[in-house]
Amino acid sequence: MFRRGLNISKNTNGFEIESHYDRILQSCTSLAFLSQVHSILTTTGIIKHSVHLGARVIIKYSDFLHPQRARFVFDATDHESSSFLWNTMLRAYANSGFSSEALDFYSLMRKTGILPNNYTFPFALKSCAANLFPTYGKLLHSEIIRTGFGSDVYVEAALIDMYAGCEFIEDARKVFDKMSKRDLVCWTSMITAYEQAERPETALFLLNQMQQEGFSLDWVTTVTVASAIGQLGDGMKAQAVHGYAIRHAGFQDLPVVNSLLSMYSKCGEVEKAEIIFDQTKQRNTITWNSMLTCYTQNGLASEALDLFEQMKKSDINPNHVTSLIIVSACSYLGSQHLATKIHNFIKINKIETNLTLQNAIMDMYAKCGDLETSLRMFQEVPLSQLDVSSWNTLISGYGTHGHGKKALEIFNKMINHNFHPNHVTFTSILSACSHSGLIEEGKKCFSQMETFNVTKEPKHYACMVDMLGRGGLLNEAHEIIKNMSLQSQSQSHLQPNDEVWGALLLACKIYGNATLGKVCADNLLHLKPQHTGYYVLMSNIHATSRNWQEVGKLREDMKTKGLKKPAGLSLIEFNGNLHGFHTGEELNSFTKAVYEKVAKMVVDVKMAGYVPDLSCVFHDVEEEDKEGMLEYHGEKLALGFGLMNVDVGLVIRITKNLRVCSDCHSVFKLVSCVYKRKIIVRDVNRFHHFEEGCCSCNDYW
DNA sequence: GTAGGGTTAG
Repeated sequence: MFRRGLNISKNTNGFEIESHYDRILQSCTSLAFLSQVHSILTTTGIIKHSVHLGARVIIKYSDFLHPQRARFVFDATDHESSSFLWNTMLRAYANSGFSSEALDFYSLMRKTGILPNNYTFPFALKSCAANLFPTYGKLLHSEIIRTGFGSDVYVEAALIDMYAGCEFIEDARKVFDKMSKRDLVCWTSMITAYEQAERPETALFLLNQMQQEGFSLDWVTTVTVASAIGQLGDGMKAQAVHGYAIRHAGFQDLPVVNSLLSMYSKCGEVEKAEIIFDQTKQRNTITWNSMLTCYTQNGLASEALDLFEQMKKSDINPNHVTSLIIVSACSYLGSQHLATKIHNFIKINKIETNLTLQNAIMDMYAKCGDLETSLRMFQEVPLSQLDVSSWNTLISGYGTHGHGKKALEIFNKMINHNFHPNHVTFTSILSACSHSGLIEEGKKCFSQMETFNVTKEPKHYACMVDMLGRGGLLNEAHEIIKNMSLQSQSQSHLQPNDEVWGALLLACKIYGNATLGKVCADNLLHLKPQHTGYYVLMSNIHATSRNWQEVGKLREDMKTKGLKKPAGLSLIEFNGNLHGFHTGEELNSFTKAVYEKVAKMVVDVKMAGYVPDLSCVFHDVEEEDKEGMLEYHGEKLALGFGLMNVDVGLVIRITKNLRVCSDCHSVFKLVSCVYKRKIIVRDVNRFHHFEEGCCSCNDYW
């Protein structure tokens, strides 16, 4: 039983024995070895009388996240005399995430009559925050004042963290302001509190004050500050922090590097994030995940998937967070082949699939056009294990595929099963109603929001405006916005935003209402002067009524502001690969055949009654030229490619990054009839299933 | 002999 090295000679004294085992315990790196040492200490009876070794074993077990075993040690050790062992046990619970056990243990400690001290409170407070237990935290706070530990800097820092963790940021600030002496950790705690509360400006303001008082940032402060700057999305400040980190030693470690990478990612500085990533040779999971997130969040989903392939070849294993990122990248691309591949990867590698990931996978299948698999996954989860997000995913899946009635059915089922709908549920169900033209049902859902105590947000109003607008009820839609304005006098968050006006503008485009369109555009250009989509929509309205002068003015305006129409990109899957087609794709040996196919396709659909819809063309050019330009839309090229390559009998699937234009929409309908092909297009808002000359959206999109 | 602040995903 005794291993070499654990053996000690018979004539060593008690102190030597203790320090001998202490050294062994300190260097212990595996749970198995720890258990062995523990059992020796127990059988020899050494641990029972050595408070010091008992504490050491307790801490070690909690390092391995086994506070239950630590508790056995505590119970078997002589702990009546002092609070030391109690504090150690409390620490074990608090630091290994067993916060409710920690609080129970604290109560036991008080009942036993052990007096808490300056070491006790930080651990107890930490567990309150982890438990979101502000009542208990406040109780502790008064106990701290009563016992006279209210001005211990460690206790005060823990109070700040506790209040901040319970989202009582003003109480945290009160503690901070009352402190007579503040160290760097307290400053950092308070700055972190604001950062976590998504108040980056206040966080940076406090940082400035901290520096004025003579403190400089250490690596922990830097990580927090990087995160705050990421929230702000301020590229200039980002560079300043990066420079600071480069100038200071000890800032090259992964936590700082990862936080800088993520900061640049949130500022949209993909290239700078790439430089950091490439320079970092020793990457951990967070490094990889941050870079993957950077690509995904900045609209570079293909790059994210390429990087994921590299990650699989590296020595770092993808985890459930990686999976979540990749699943979202795939959802963005809309590739069914990839969806299956990624899901298989998750299954084969036995990646821990919590409900969040499960829901994301369901959502991915729905967004890749495979509603059946999404539904099957939903049905496989026992009812008791579903959450609101699971239901939301399903409702939104049916909604985007144009099955509004089915979405309503699921919505009602969810309520009958006593799930409480949230703001996402209502966004999903309202937009489902909108996509299917279910105006009355939509209005009913909108009024139900109060019943379920869900606050109406601008996005919900936007859904209503969209629904009414698409249904041709432009005035009623406009009334909704006016109503919002009235309400916003008392509820400032209800100020009509760009989403609301944008929805009405779109309706004006569909119904050719230039007068109301102008009202929308004026508001939009004021609210979002950099958003090109609104310029394009408004100029389309003017183009429809052949008001080329206004079209010209808008184009001039965009030019002065340096704005460009976003590039349309259509993706089509073939042989497991994605092919991208931009609008106005360059002519080369590969695209030549595609162009020819599209030209032939246009001739064929003209025979079936196609008349080009010239309002979709931005410029004032000769009618014939305009017709020529329409052929170059990315989705038409992708369709041409699909007709050439995808086997007859198989569905042609295309994903587009913008809304599909009305001209392409009519071409797709006719192609589905003339060529007898099923085509599924996912645009930025919804799915279009084209078959036998009709689209599942009933031209309602 | 015991303590405190941090990064990724949604």
